[in-house]
Amino acid sequence: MKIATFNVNSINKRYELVQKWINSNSIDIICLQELKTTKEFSLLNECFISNQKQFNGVATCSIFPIQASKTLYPARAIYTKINNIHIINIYAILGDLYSEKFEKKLNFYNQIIKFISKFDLTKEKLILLGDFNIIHKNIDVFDANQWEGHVTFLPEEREIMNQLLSLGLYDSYRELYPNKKEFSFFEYRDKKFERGLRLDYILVTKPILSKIENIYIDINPRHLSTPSDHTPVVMDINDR
DNA sequence: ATGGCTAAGATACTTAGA
Repeated sequence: MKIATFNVNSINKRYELVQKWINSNSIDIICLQELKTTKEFSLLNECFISNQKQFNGVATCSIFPIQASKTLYPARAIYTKINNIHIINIYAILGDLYSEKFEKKLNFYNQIIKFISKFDLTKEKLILLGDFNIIHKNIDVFDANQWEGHVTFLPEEREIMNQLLSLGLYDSYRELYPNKKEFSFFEYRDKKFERGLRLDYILVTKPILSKIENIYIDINPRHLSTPSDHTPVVMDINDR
């Protein structure tokens, strides 16, 4: 079973690209961020969506029935239960440097942590994925020295990621590939793909981690015409 | 070192992204 996270930066602009990418990669569950519209759309068999006009917006779409669903934070965080797996899809607030928005970002994560803490993370199958707008470690940024002091890479943000992992979540990509320096985001202005960031993560509990067959960041969509500035992360798990 | 781009919404410029 393949589950993916993809910040599409407008589903209006990217609908065909996303649809084709889902088909060519045989994706079963896709978690989208930055829909940027309230316009209706459908992908796979069914979607659970929380959106708003112009900004933000998240959707989880699946070929399997969505057994339960809940909005945790409007247009930014949704919970779905699919194949008895708890899936939390987030588009974290970016925040400005130590501003009111930064406080909101910390508060956003506190709400997420509070929600996932209700689950027994040693036993439950749970996936927390999406655009975290956090760079965890030096290897997750093109140049740690150059990016120091920038929002996404502040000590408080890196500590949030530490906190999530201390709860019993694992960074699936990093668990499988401790030394790979690949990124899920490049600014549009960075035409040479020299200044990448890893902002999109798939965190999983141990019962999921042990079933991972493959995980990859697919850079290919980033090279298509009118791409998103993010590129998808895909996890293949053995669900037999 | 700077500026470089893209998208949405309301109108040709602003806000936001990170």
